[in-house]
Amino acid sequence: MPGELKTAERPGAEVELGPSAYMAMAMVRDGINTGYRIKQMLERVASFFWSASYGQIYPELRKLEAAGLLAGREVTESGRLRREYSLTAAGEKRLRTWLAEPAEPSLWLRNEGLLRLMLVDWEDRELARKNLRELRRMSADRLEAVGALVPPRERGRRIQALGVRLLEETVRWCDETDAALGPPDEA
Amino acid sequence: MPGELKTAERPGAEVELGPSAYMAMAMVRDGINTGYRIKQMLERVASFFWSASYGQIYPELRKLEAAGLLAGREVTESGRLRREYSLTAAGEKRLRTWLAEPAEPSLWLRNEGLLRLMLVDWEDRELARKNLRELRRMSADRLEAVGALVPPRERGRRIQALGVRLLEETVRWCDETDAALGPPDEA
DNA sequence: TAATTCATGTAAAAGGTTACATGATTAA
DNA sequence: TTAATCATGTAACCTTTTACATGAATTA
Repeated sequence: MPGELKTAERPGAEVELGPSAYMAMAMVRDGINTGYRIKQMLERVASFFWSASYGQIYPELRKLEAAGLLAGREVTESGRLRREYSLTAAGEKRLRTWLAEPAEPSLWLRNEGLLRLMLVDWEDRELARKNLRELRRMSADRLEAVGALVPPRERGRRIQALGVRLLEETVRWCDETDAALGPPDEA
Repeated sequence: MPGELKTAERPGAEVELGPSAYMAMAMVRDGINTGYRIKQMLERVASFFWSASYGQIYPELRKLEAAGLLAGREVTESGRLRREYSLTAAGEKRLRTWLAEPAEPSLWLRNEGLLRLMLVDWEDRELARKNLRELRRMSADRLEAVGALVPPRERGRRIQALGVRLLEETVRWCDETDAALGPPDEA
């Protein structure tokens, strides 16, 4: 149809939201109410299963505000300007619905370290080992970061525990695989 | 500079390649030499750490061919037309370099199931449980698929083992968390 | 005084998916 | 005959990143 309007253009109609939008709303609901703080929080507690850049977060918050799901206001504290958001009733409703609907959650993984490891010729032991150690290093770094957290609530501690386990398992696998690769070419 | 040419426009110059391009080249090197087969292979063996759609793979192969890194030819077998690729000397060189360079490998994770779980209010036990079970179901499905593989080479078996372990760990965590959530609200 | 942190944002580009279109072959 | 598998591709769209720009406050 030529005169058809997209959802976003139909005034008053619901805007379509992706997981990142709901993430932002839930963060705001929990008191993490600025773009900057949302980013910090993600980096700290969610790095092993979620991420977002400022370039995504800030426009997302603005969009949510324009849609009436978040309310933003400017706050100046000790000379510092920031934009604080709160969840509107409409936003809360929207968020609750999404959290309750049993839609198939997307799973989207890209681990370049593992990809490399799959692609290298393992006959070339030293090359395989090099890529393996890089993967180990990255996993160990992440493990350290995730393990250092002290989440205030049970929920956070549980999720942290999963991250720790998955990362530990990866590090262990790297070590075992390294050992299985045999001694260095010239020992 | 106004008259400056981008890398891709400078004739004979190297095209910039992302991990997906190297993935394709390595697959072709290993005899997985059509777009269709690359996709199948990824789905089967790499689903827990890598994925790509046809909409990405086919143009990527064409691009690589145009850059002289892959050579493609049309093959008709029992009436079926397909495009088979082989790795050129230039492609092999490029791939080897990438595999050997110690660039920080990217890590890109988005597990919506876990995100939901982080965002739901755990006070609402039933809602938390619902999301938890959905995550468990997805992980168990994937575990089954990955576990069913019988990779021909040691390399593949090793990587499979990692997938199995990570997925098993996730399923176990789901069960433990479910139990920790306590008995159903009305038992 | 210099570097880091707090804080927000934009524009352009990259990277990727979805939906669609096509058509032959093979298995049920 | 119908459904599934094999097989390739495009166009529109969307999400997300990167790089940049700005500036005040705080810490070293």
